[in-house]
Amino acid sequence: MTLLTNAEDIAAILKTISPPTRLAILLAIGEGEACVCHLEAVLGKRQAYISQHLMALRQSNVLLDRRDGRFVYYRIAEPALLDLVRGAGRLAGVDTAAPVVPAVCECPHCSEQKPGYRKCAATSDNATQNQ
Amino acid sequence: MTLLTNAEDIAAILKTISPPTRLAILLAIGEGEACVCHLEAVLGKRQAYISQHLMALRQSNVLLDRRDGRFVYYRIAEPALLDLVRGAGRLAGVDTAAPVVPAVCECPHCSEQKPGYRKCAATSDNATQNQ
DNA sequence: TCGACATATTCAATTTTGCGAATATGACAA
DNA sequence: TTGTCATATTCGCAAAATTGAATATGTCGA
Repeated sequence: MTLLTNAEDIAAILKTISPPTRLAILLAIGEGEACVCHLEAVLGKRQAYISQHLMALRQSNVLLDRRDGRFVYYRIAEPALLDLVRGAGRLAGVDTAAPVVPAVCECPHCSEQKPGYRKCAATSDNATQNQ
Repeated sequence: MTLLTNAEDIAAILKTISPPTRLAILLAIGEGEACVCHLEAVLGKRQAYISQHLMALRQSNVLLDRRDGRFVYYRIAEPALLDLVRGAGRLAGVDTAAPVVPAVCECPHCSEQKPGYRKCAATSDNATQNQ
């Protein structure tokens, strides 16, 4: 209705996606989809921490999730949201191209060609657990 | 460089413009310019409070200011920033058209046709001072 | 059913931020 | 130079957000 009311609605969206970790998640997912272990590997953050942000983004209808066996895949609900983030990226002067990180994680989605199940690289012992 | 570093740069911009009052300021200014007393009248907030946000937006190079006598006029530095806000507005399902509030304030910029100086309506006694 | 693995949730704490009150600065008229 | 008006700045606190640690849930193979 009023200008400030509108501003509050807009603020709600921006606030939801603003935390760096969430922006990184959105950029990592891009127009595709990603499981939690994949994001874990790409971002170098702990699983529980990433999951928290995913939950917040899901509850705000920014992300949609799809379960496949043990894995849960997330994708961006509205393409315009990605445009928004990339637009902000241009303003910030950063490269917002989808990160080229093929098969960091060994979930079936990342390495479909491999037969059988192999545990996700992100949680294997040799993976560096920073933060 | 890294995905998270980029995300932090983007977050800096979004964080700066996210507070509702600042979004309202940006929408109120639009592609034009506005003095503080005008924003005061449109937003219905106290002068000191608005000035704080203006200062933050100026220090982040979101806004540019221009002094004309006692009045200081603000304008959006980068048109893409306004596009960003309006894009977010579309996502939020709100109308982000420039608010139609002609001459709320009686600064010379708002009422150029009027001869002589008249104090800004926003701080006159009959103006409702909420917040 | 048991164990391993992927993911979700809860809890607490540090840090940030929104926002008000009070006050300062700067310009112009008389 | 004194007063008025427009705007800027500083200070402080209550509220909220980010994030870590610990733990729970759910799925699947053996």
